[in-house]
Amino acid sequence: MLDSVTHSTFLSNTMVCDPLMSWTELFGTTEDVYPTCDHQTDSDSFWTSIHPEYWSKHNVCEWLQFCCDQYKLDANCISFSHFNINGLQLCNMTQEEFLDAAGICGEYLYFILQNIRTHGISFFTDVEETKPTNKDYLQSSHLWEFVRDLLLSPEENGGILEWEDRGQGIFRVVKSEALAKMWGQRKKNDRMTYEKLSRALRYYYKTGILERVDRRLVYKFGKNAHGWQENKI
DNA sequence: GACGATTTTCCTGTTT
DNA sequence: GAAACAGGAAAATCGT
Repeated sequence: MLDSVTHSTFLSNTMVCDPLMSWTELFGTTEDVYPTCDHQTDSDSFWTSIHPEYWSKHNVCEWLQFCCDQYKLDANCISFSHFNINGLQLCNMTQEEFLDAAGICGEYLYFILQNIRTHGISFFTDVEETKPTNKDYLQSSHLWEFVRDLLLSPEENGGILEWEDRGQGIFRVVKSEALAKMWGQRKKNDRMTYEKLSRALRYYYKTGILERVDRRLVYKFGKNAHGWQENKI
């Protein structure tokens, strides 16, 4: 049964739907047909109580809409026709397919989805208080904390960042523009570029948050950065 | 409103 | 030549 939900199923949806169709054009108003929950107030209990694989088509779309609302993402960048699929199909999407479908919001949404899938938590779930959490990832106000928290979620960060030497706090920016886009989404600034982001990172050399590493796209946490050490988080 | 910290924007020059 | 780095300068933003 699971085999029936395949890559081709996902692609077939893209062929029968206009990629630019809006949410309501494609799905109508969910309130009309489907019982709804108050995702704004009961978001966590709903989205984490049911594994994404068991979401209905409308759950998938409600989740997308909810994320757009919650994180102030631009829903116009999402091709909702590509998401006329159920949860199992959603989970079977490759990262590439997901990013194609979700546009510039893709990295961010993929990160959230992987969190729910693998940990059963969403960004709005309180988890262990002693280590940086996905909640912190959303709420940390500083760039270096944003970078740190992305690094602490290696399975979900979409390969944007990776450790070169975890013990030394050395990491590499793998997808520079994707990182900039993600930071831009976070700051609601669609003009963010890696050039600007890297300038902000270089200011951290002065304050000891980062230390210079003479290699391209490689940075190192400095003595004044905290929370990145494996045994101290 | 002033102030400081942080980030953004723009820039020129250098390095890889 | 392109991408990334380095860092000055000024402006913007935000919290206090």
